[in-house]
Amino acid sequence: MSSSENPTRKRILETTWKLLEKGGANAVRMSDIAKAAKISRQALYLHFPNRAELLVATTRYLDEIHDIQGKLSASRAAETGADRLKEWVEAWGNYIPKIYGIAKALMAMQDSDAEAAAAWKGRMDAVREGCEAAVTALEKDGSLSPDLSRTEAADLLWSLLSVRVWEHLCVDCGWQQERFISHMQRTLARALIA
Amino acid sequence: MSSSENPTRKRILETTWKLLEKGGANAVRMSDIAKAAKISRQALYLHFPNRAELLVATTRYLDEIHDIQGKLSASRAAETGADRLKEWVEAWGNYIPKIYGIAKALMAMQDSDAEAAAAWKGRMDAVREGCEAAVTALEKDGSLSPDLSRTEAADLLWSLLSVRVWEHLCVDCGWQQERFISHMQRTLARALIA
DNA sequence: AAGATAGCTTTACACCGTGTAAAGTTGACA
DNA sequence: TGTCAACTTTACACGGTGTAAAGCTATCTT
Repeated sequence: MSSSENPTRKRILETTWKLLEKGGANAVRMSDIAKAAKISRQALYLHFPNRAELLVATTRYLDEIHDIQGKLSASRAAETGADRLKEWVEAWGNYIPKIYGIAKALMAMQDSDAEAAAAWKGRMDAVREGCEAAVTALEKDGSLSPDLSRTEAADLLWSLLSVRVWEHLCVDCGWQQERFISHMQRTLARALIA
Repeated sequence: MSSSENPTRKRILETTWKLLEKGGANAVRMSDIAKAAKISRQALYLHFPNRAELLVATTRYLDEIHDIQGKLSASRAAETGADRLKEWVEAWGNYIPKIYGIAKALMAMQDSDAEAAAAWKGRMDAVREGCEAAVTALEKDGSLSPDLSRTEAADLLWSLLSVRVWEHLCVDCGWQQERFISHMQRTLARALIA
Protein backbone atom coordinates (compact mmCIF):
# COMPACT_ATOMS: atom_id res chain seq x y z
CA MET A 1 0.00 0.00 0.00
CA SER A 2 1.61 3.14 -1.21
CA SER A 3 0.19 5.30 1.56
CA SER A 4 1.70 3.43 4.50
CA GLU A 5 5.20 3.36 2.99
CA ASN A 6 5.88 7.02 3.49
CA PRO A 7 4.98 8.59 6.85
CA THR A 8 4.93 12.19 5.60
CA ARG A 9 2.78 11.29 2.64
CA LYS A 10 0.39 9.50 4.93
CA ARG A 11 0.24 12.49 7.26
CA ILE A 12 -0.58 14.76 4.34
CA LEU A 13 -3.40 12.50 3.18
CA GLU A 14 -4.78 12.21 6.69
CA THR A 15 -4.64 15.97 7.17
CA THR A 16 -6.25 16.66 3.81
CA TRP A 17 -9.05 14.31 4.67
CA LYS A 18 -9.70 15.89 8.06
CA LEU A 19 -9.61 19.42 6.71
CA LEU A 20 -12.02 18.57 3.92
CA GLU A 21 -14.32 16.79 6.34
CA LYS A 22 -14.99 19.86 8.40
CA GLY A 23 -14.75 21.86 5.19
CA GLY A 24 -16.31 24.94 6.67
CA ALA A 25 -17.11 28.12 4.88
CA ASN A 26 -14.26 28.59 2.40
CA ALA A 27 -12.35 26.04 0.41
CA VAL A 28 -9.31 24.20 1.67
CA ARG A 29 -6.19 25.62 0.05
CA MET A 30 -2.80 24.04 -0.43
CA SER A 31 -1.38 26.38 2.21
CA ASP A 32 -4.08 25.29 4.69
CA ILE A 33 -3.16 21.67 4.21
CA ALA A 34 0.55 22.41 4.51
CA LYS A 35 0.06 24.35 7.74
CA ALA A 36 -2.14 21.65 9.26
CA ALA A 37 0.32 18.93 8.25
CA LYS A 38 3.20 20.96 9.77
CA ILE A 39 5.09 21.12 6.53
CA SER A 40 5.98 23.90 4.11
CA ARG A 41 3.64 24.54 1.21
CA GLN A 42 6.43 23.64 -1.19
CA ALA A 43 6.97 20.26 0.41
CA LEU A 44 3.43 19.41 -0.61
CA TYR A 45 4.53 19.71 -4.21
CA LEU A 46 7.36 17.28 -3.55
CA HIS A 47 4.74 14.62 -2.77
CA PHE A 48 1.93 15.56 -5.14
CA PRO A 49 2.29 17.37 -8.47
CA ASN A 50 -0.85 19.47 -7.97
CA ARG A 51 -4.02 19.92 -5.98
CA ALA A 52 -6.09 17.62 -8.17
CA GLU A 53 -3.76 14.67 -7.67
CA LEU A 54 -3.58 15.29 -3.95
CA LEU A 55 -7.36 15.12 -3.75
CA VAL A 56 -7.53 12.02 -5.91
CA ALA A 57 -4.85 10.35 -3.81
CA THR A 58 -6.90 11.21 -0.73
CA THR A 59 -9.96 9.45 -2.13
CA ARG A 60 -7.89 6.38 -2.85
CA TYR A 61 -6.52 6.52 0.67
CA LEU A 62 -10.05 6.66 2.04
CA ASP A 63 -11.11 3.68 -0.03
CA GLU A 64 -8.18 1.77 1.41
CA ILE A 65 -9.08 2.76 4.97
CA HIS A 66 -12.77 1.97 4.66
CA ASP A 67 -12.45 -1.15 2.54
CA ILE A 68 -15.02 0.16 0.12
CA GLN A 69 -14.63 -2.80 -2.21
CA GLY A 70 -15.54 -5.25 0.50
CA LYS A 71 -18.58 -3.33 1.66
CA LEU A 72 -19.98 -2.67 -1.77
CA SER A 73 -19.54 -6.24 -2.92
CA ALA A 74 -21.52 -7.46 0.10
CA SER A 75 -24.67 -6.31 -1.69
CA ARG A 76 -24.06 -9.00 -4.29
CA ALA A 77 -24.95 -11.70 -1.80
CA ALA A 78 -28.67 -10.87 -1.75
CA GLU A 79 -31.03 -13.43 -3.23
CA THR A 80 -33.83 -11.47 -4.82
CA GLY A 81 -33.36 -8.45 -7.05
CA ALA A 82 -35.39 -6.33 -4.65
CA ASP A 83 -33.14 -7.24 -1.74
CA ARG A 84 -30.11 -6.59 -3.80
CA LEU A 85 -31.35 -3.12 -4.69
CA LYS A 86 -32.04 -2.41 -1.04
CA GLU A 87 -28.58 -3.47 0.03
CA TRP A 88 -26.91 -1.59 -2.75
CA VAL A 89 -28.69 1.61 -1.73
CA GLU A 90 -27.61 1.03 1.83
CA ALA A 91 -24.00 0.19 1.01
CA TRP A 92 -23.30 3.09 -1.31
CA GLY A 93 -25.64 5.48 0.49
CA ASN A 94 -23.76 4.94 3.73
CA TYR A 95 -20.41 5.49 2.04
CA ILE A 96 -21.37 8.92 0.68
CA PRO A 97 -21.06 10.85 3.96
CA LYS A 98 -17.57 9.45 4.45
CA ILE A 99 -16.30 10.80 1.17
CA TYR A 100 -18.47 13.91 1.01
CA GLY A 101 -15.68 16.34 1.91
CA ILE A 102 -13.33 15.20 -0.82
CA ALA A 103 -16.18 14.69 -3.23
CA LYS A 104 -17.26 18.28 -2.82
CA ALA A 105 -13.75 19.61 -3.37
CA LEU A 106 -13.26 17.39 -6.40
CA MET A 107 -16.62 18.32 -7.89
CA ALA A 108 -15.82 22.01 -7.46
CA MET A 109 -12.69 21.56 -9.57
CA GLN A 110 -14.47 19.80 -12.42
CA ASP A 111 -15.09 22.87 -14.54
CA SER A 112 -11.58 24.24 -14.31
CA ASP A 113 -9.44 21.12 -14.11
CA ALA A 114 -9.77 18.37 -16.70
CA GLU A 115 -7.66 15.98 -14.65
CA ALA A 116 -9.90 16.36 -11.63
CA ALA A 117 -12.95 15.88 -13.84
CA ALA A 118 -11.56 12.64 -15.27
CA ALA A 119 -10.64 11.34 -11.84
CA TRP A 120 -14.08 12.00 -10.40
CA LYS A 121 -15.77 10.56 -13.46
CA GLY A 122 -13.78 7.37 -13.06
CA ARG A 123 -14.94 6.94 -9.50
CA MET A 124 -18.54 7.63 -10.41
CA ASP A 125 -18.36 5.15 -13.26
CA ALA A 126 -17.56 2.51 -10.69
CA VAL A 127 -20.70 3.46 -8.80
CA ARG A 128 -22.67 3.26 -12.01
CA GLU A 129 -21.48 -0.30 -12.46
CA GLY A 130 -22.94 -1.14 -9.10
CA CYS A 131 -26.21 0.44 -10.20
CA GLU A 132 -26.21 -1.58 -13.40
CA ALA A 133 -25.56 -4.77 -11.49
CA ALA A 134 -28.53 -4.09 -9.21
CA VAL A 135 -30.76 -3.40 -12.20
CA THR A 136 -29.60 -6.57 -13.92
CA ALA A 137 -30.52 -8.53 -10.81
CA LEU A 138 -34.01 -7.04 -10.93
CA GLU A 139 -34.33 -7.90 -14.58
CA LYS A 140 -33.19 -11.43 -13.98
CA ASP A 141 -36.04 -12.26 -11.67
CA GLY A 142 -38.52 -10.32 -13.78
CA SER A 143 -39.21 -7.58 -11.26
CA LEU A 144 -37.87 -4.61 -13.24
CA SER A 145 -40.63 -2.16 -14.10
CA PRO A 146 -41.79 -2.51 -17.73
CA ASP A 147 -41.79 1.29 -18.00
CA LEU A 148 -38.00 1.37 -17.89
CA SER A 149 -35.26 -0.01 -20.09
CA ARG A 150 -32.23 -1.46 -18.35
CA THR A 151 -30.22 1.65 -19.18
CA GLU A 152 -32.94 4.02 -18.04
CA ALA A 153 -33.32 2.21 -14.77
CA ALA A 154 -29.58 2.34 -14.14
CA ASP A 155 -29.48 6.05 -15.07
CA LEU A 156 -32.29 6.78 -12.67
CA LEU A 157 -30.80 4.77 -9.84
CA TRP A 158 -27.41 6.37 -10.43
CA SER A 159 -28.88 9.87 -10.44
CA LEU A 160 -31.07 9.52 -7.37
CA LEU A 161 -28.20 7.96 -5.48
CA SER A 162 -25.75 10.68 -6.46
CA VAL A 163 -23.68 12.69 -4.01
CA ARG A 164 -25.65 15.78 -5.05
CA VAL A 165 -28.98 14.31 -4.02
CA TRP A 166 -27.49 13.12 -0.73
CA GLU A 167 -26.11 16.62 -0.20
CA HIS A 168 -29.44 18.22 -0.96
CA LEU A 169 -31.38 16.00 1.44
CA CYS A 170 -28.89 15.51 4.25
CA VAL A 171 -27.03 18.83 4.22
CA ASP A 172 -29.52 21.35 2.83
CA CYS A 173 -32.72 19.73 4.16
CA GLY A 174 -31.14 18.35 7.33
CA TRP A 175 -32.18 14.72 6.95
CA GLN A 176 -30.59 12.15 9.19
CA GLN A 177 -28.56 9.50 7.40
CA GLU A 178 -30.95 6.71 8.42
CA ARG A 179 -33.92 8.53 7.06
CA PHE A 180 -32.08 9.14 3.82
CA ILE A 181 -31.35 5.44 3.42
CA SER A 182 -34.84 4.22 4.22
CA HIS A 183 -36.61 6.78 2.04
CA MET A 184 -34.25 6.13 -0.82
CA GLN A 185 -34.78 2.41 -0.54
CA ARG A 186 -38.53 2.93 -0.63
CA THR A 187 -38.50 5.53 -3.41
CA LEU A 188 -36.17 3.51 -5.61
CA ALA A 189 -38.10 0.29 -5.04
CA ARG A 190 -41.26 2.06 -6.17
CA ALA A 191 -39.48 3.64 -9.11
CA LEU A 192 -37.75 0.55 -10.44
CA ILE A 193 -39.82 -2.45 -9.43
CA ALA A 194 -42.91 -3.45 -11.39
CA MET B 1 -38.69 46.78 -16.32
CA SER B 2 -35.22 47.76 -15.29
CA SER B 3 -33.54 45.80 -18.07
CA SER B 4 -35.22 47.52 -21.01
CA GLU B 5 -34.47 51.00 -19.72
CA ASN B 6 -30.81 50.87 -20.50
CA PRO B 7 -29.71 49.48 -23.88
CA THR B 8 -26.12 48.74 -22.87
CA ARG B 9 -27.22 46.99 -19.72
CA LYS B 10 -29.65 44.92 -21.73
CA ARG B 11 -26.96 44.01 -24.24
CA ILE B 12 -24.69 42.88 -21.42
CA LEU B 13 -27.39 40.67 -19.94
CA GLU B 14 -28.23 39.22 -23.33
CA THR B 15 -24.57 38.52 -24.05
CA THR B 16 -23.98 36.98 -20.65
CA TRP B 17 -26.93 34.69 -21.17
CA LYS B 18 -25.80 33.56 -24.61
CA LEU B 19 -22.23 32.95 -23.49
CA LEU B 20 -23.36 30.94 -20.49
CA GLU B 21 -25.76 28.93 -22.62
CA LYS B 22 -23.07 27.52 -24.82
CA GLY B 23 -20.84 27.49 -21.77
CA GLY B 24 -18.24 25.28 -23.34
CA ALA B 25 -15.23 23.85 -21.62
CA ASN B 26 -13.97 26.66 -19.41
CA ALA B 27 -15.88 29.19 -17.39
CA VAL B 28 -17.12 32.47 -18.77
CA ARG B 29 -14.94 35.29 -17.45
CA MET B 30 -15.73 38.97 -17.09
CA SER B 31 -13.36 39.71 -19.96
CA ASP B 32 -15.17 37.20 -22.21
CA ILE B 33 -18.49 38.89 -21.55
CA ALA B 34 -16.99 42.34 -22.15
CA LYS B 35 -15.46 41.27 -25.44
CA ALA B 36 -18.66 39.64 -26.67
CA ALA B 37 -20.72 42.66 -25.64
CA LYS B 38 -18.26 44.96 -27.44
CA ILE B 39 -17.47 46.93 -24.37
CA SER B 40 -14.40 47.34 -22.18
CA ARG B 41 -14.05 45.07 -19.18
CA GLN B 42 -14.15 48.11 -16.92
CA ALA B 43 -17.47 49.27 -18.34
CA LEU B 44 -18.94 46.03 -17.03
CA TYR B 45 -18.14 47.22 -13.54
CA LEU B 46 -19.96 50.48 -14.24
CA HIS B 47 -23.16 48.45 -14.68
CA PHE B 48 -22.67 45.62 -12.18
CA PRO B 49 -20.57 45.77 -9.02
CA ASN B 50 -19.21 42.23 -9.43
CA ARG B 51 -19.60 38.94 -11.24
CA ALA B 52 -22.11 37.53 -8.78
CA GLU B 53 -24.53 40.41 -9.25
CA LEU B 54 -24.18 40.26 -13.00
CA LEU B 55 -25.16 36.60 -12.94
CA VAL B 56 -28.05 37.20 -10.59
CA ALA B 57 -29.28 40.08 -12.76
CA THR B 58 -29.10 37.73 -15.74
CA THR B 59 -31.35 35.19 -14.03
CA ARG B 60 -33.87 37.93 -13.26
CA TYR B 61 -33.70 39.06 -16.86
CA LEU B 62 -34.40 35.51 -18.01
CA ASP B 63 -37.39 35.21 -15.69
CA GLU B 64 -38.73 38.41 -17.22
CA ILE B 65 -38.22 37.14 -20.75
CA HIS B 66 -39.74 33.73 -20.14
CA ASP B 67 -42.57 34.83 -17.88
CA ILE B 68 -41.66 32.19 -15.36
CA GLN B 69 -44.30 33.35 -12.90
CA GLY B 70 -47.07 32.84 -15.41
CA LYS B 71 -45.93 29.41 -16.47
CA LEU B 72 -45.34 28.10 -12.98
CA SER B 73 -48.63 29.39 -11.67
CA ALA B 74 -50.46 27.54 -14.45
CA SER B 75 -49.89 24.32 -12.51
CA ARG B 76 -52.19 25.68 -9.82
CA ALA B 77 -55.20 25.26 -12.07
CA ALA B 78 -55.19 21.46 -11.91
CA GLU B 79 -58.09 19.83 -10.12
CA THR B 80 -56.65 16.74 -8.44
CA GLY B 81 -53.45 16.68 -6.43
CA ALA B 82 -52.00 14.10 -8.81
CA ASP B 83 -52.62 16.33 -11.82
CA ARG B 84 -51.17 19.26 -10.04
CA LEU B 85 -48.00 17.32 -9.25
CA LYS B 86 -47.73 16.29 -12.89
CA GLU B 87 -48.08 19.82 -14.14
CA TRP B 88 -45.69 21.20 -11.59
CA VAL B 89 -43.04 18.70 -12.64
CA GLU B 90 -43.63 19.68 -16.26
CA ALA B 91 -43.60 23.43 -15.64
CA TRP B 92 -40.46 23.60 -13.57
CA GLY B 93 -38.77 20.70 -15.32
CA ASN B 94 -39.11 22.46 -18.64
CA TYR B 95 -37.75 25.68 -17.24
CA ILE B 96 -34.52 24.07 -16.02
CA PRO B 97 -32.80 23.78 -19.43
CA LYS B 98 -33.44 27.45 -20.08
CA ILE B 99 -31.62 28.57 -16.96
CA TYR B 100 -29.05 25.80 -16.84
CA GLY B 101 -26.16 27.92 -18.09
CA ILE B 102 -26.56 30.62 -15.46
CA ALA B 103 -27.50 28.09 -12.84
CA LYS B 104 -24.25 26.23 -13.39
CA ALA B 105 -22.17 29.39 -13.15
CA LEU B 106 -23.99 30.51 -10.03
CA MET B 107 -23.70 27.11 -8.38
CA ALA B 108 -19.97 27.06 -9.10
CA MET B 109 -19.57 30.32 -7.17
CA GLN B 110 -21.48 29.12 -4.12
CA ASP B 111 -18.45 27.96 -2.15
CA SER B 112 -16.38 31.06 -2.68
CA ASP B 113 -18.97 33.83 -2.85
CA ALA B 114 -21.53 34.25 -0.08
CA GLU B 115 -23.55 36.71 -2.12
CA ALA B 116 -23.90 34.28 -5.01
CA ALA B 117 -24.86 31.55 -2.56
CA ALA B 118 -27.60 33.68 -1.04
CA ALA B 119 -28.93 34.68 -4.44
CA TRP B 120 -29.13 31.11 -5.66
CA LYS B 121 -30.67 29.95 -2.41
CA GLY B 122 -33.39 32.57 -2.76
CA ARG B 123 -34.32 31.35 -6.21
CA MET B 124 -34.36 27.73 -5.10
CA ASP B 125 -36.52 28.62 -2.11
CA ALA B 126 -39.11 29.85 -4.58
CA VAL B 127 -38.99 26.46 -6.30
CA ARG B 128 -39.38 24.79 -2.96
CA GLU B 129 -42.57 26.75 -2.37
CA GLY B 130 -43.94 25.32 -5.59
CA CYS B 131 -43.04 21.84 -4.34
CA GLU B 132 -44.77 22.48 -1.03
CA ALA B 133 -47.87 23.72 -2.81
CA ALA B 134 -48.01 20.54 -4.90
CA VAL B 135 -47.61 18.38 -1.81
CA THR B 136 -50.32 20.33 0.01
CA ALA B 137 -52.66 19.68 -2.91
CA LEU B 138 -51.95 15.95 -2.63
CA GLU B 139 -52.58 16.03 1.09
CA LYS B 140 -55.84 17.90 0.63
CA ASP B 141 -57.42 15.17 -1.41
CA GLY B 142 -55.90 12.45 0.73
CA SER B 143 -53.56 11.03 -1.88
CA LEU B 144 -50.26 11.79 -0.18
CA SER B 145 -48.38 8.63 0.73
CA PRO B 146 -48.73 7.79 4.44
CA ASP B 147 -45.00 6.96 4.49
CA LEU B 148 -44.11 10.63 4.12
CA SER B 149 -44.70 13.73 6.18
CA ARG B 150 -45.58 16.90 4.31
CA THR B 151 -42.06 18.21 4.80
CA GLU B 152 -40.41 14.98 3.75
CA ALA B 153 -42.51 14.81 0.61
CA ALA B 154 -41.61 18.38 -0.29
CA ASP B 155 -37.92 17.72 0.41
CA LEU B 156 -37.99 14.68 -1.81
CA LEU B 157 -39.82 16.42 -4.63
CA TRP B 158 -37.49 19.39 -4.38
CA SER B 159 -34.40 17.20 -4.46
CA LEU B 160 -35.43 14.96 -7.34
CA LEU B 161 -36.46 17.98 -9.33
CA SER B 162 -33.21 19.84 -8.69
CA VAL B 163 -31.00 21.27 -11.40
CA ARG B 164 -28.33 18.74 -10.40
CA VAL B 165 -30.55 15.76 -11.10
CA TRP B 166 -31.63 17.27 -14.41
CA GLU B 167 -27.96 17.81 -15.24
CA HIS B 168 -27.07 14.26 -14.34
CA LEU B 169 -29.82 12.73 -16.47
CA CYS B 170 -29.96 15.12 -19.42
CA VAL B 171 -26.33 16.18 -19.71
CA ASP B 172 -24.31 13.29 -18.30
CA CYS B 173 -26.67 10.46 -19.30
CA GLY B 174 -27.92 12.11 -22.49
CA TRP B 175 -31.64 11.91 -21.82
CA GLN B 176 -33.98 13.90 -24.03
CA GLN B 177 -35.97 16.57 -22.23
CA GLU B 178 -39.29 14.79 -22.92
CA ARG B 179 -38.05 11.58 -21.47
CA PHE B 180 -36.83 13.42 -18.39
CA ILE B 181 -40.25 14.97 -17.83
CA SER B 182 -42.24 11.79 -18.30
CA HIS B 183 -39.97 9.62 -16.15
CA MET B 184 -39.88 12.25 -13.44
CA GLN B 185 -43.66 12.51 -13.46
CA ARG B 186 -43.95 8.77 -13.15
CA THR B 187 -41.21 8.39 -10.52
CA LEU B 188 -42.52 11.23 -8.38
CA ALA B 189 -46.10 10.03 -8.62
CA ARG B 190 -44.99 6.63 -7.37
CA ALA B 191 -42.85 8.18 -4.65
CA LEU B 192 -45.39 10.63 -3.27
CA ILE B 193 -48.84 9.21 -3.96
CA ALA B 194 -50.33 6.53 -1.72
C1' DA C 1 -21.10 79.02 -27.84
C1' DA C 2 -19.35 77.29 -23.29
C1' DG C 3 -19.56 74.10 -20.17
C1' DA C 4 -21.38 70.34 -17.65
C1' DT C 5 -22.55 65.56 -17.66
C1' DA C 6 -23.16 60.62 -18.76
C1' DG C 7 -21.11 56.87 -20.65
C1' DC C 8 -17.44 54.94 -22.06
C1' DT C 9 -12.04 53.77 -22.77
C1' DT C 10 -7.37 53.17 -21.33
C1' DT C 11 -3.81 52.20 -18.34
C1' DA C 12 -2.20 50.58 -14.16
C1' DC C 13 -2.20 48.15 -10.08
C1' DA C 14 -3.48 45.25 -5.68
C1' DC C 15 -4.93 40.76 -4.16
C1' DC C 16 -5.31 35.66 -4.09
C1' DG C 17 -4.39 31.05 -5.03
C1' DT C 18 -1.74 27.78 -7.94
C1' DG C 19 2.34 26.18 -9.56
C1' DT C 20 7.63 26.68 -10.77
C1' DA C 21 12.49 27.47 -9.66
C1' DA C 22 16.50 27.36 -7.19
C1' DA C 23 19.61 27.85 -3.34
C1' DG C 24 20.21 26.55 1.47
C1' DT C 25 19.65 23.44 5.79
C1' DT C 26 19.72 19.15 8.32
C1' DG C 27 20.24 14.46 9.61
C1' DA C 28 21.26 9.73 8.39
C1' DC C 29 24.00 6.50 6.42
C1' DA C 30 28.46 4.57 4.19
C1' DT D 1 34.31 13.08 4.90
C1' DG D 2 31.13 13.04 1.68
C1' DT D 3 26.77 12.13 -0.29
C1' DC D 4 22.00 11.84 -0.50
C1' DA D 5 17.12 12.53 0.62
C1' DA D 6 13.80 15.25 2.69
C1' DC D 7 12.63 19.43 3.74
C1' DT D 8 12.78 24.87 4.15
C1' DT D 9 13.07 29.47 2.43
C1' DT D 10 12.68 32.97 -0.76
C1' DA D 11 11.15 34.62 -4.97
C1' DC D 12 8.51 34.89 -8.91
C1' DA D 13 5.13 33.98 -13.09
C1' DC D 14 0.35 33.51 -14.28
C1' DG D 15 -4.64 34.14 -14.51
C1' DG D 16 -8.81 36.06 -12.87
C1' DT D 17 -11.29 39.56 -9.96
C1' DG D 18 -11.90 43.99 -8.51
C1' DT D 19 -10.22 49.10 -7.66
C1' DA D 20 -8.53 53.62 -9.10
C1' DA D 21 -7.98 57.43 -11.82
C1' DA D 22 -7.28 60.13 -15.90
C1' DG D 23 -8.93 60.99 -20.59
C1' DC D 24 -12.22 61.08 -24.48
C1' DT D 25 -16.68 62.30 -26.78
C1' DA D 26 -21.52 63.01 -27.84
C1' DT D 27 -25.46 65.17 -26.06
C1' DC D 28 -28.07 68.26 -23.25
C1' DT D 29 -28.36 72.82 -20.77
C1' DT D 30 -28.38 77.65 -20.22
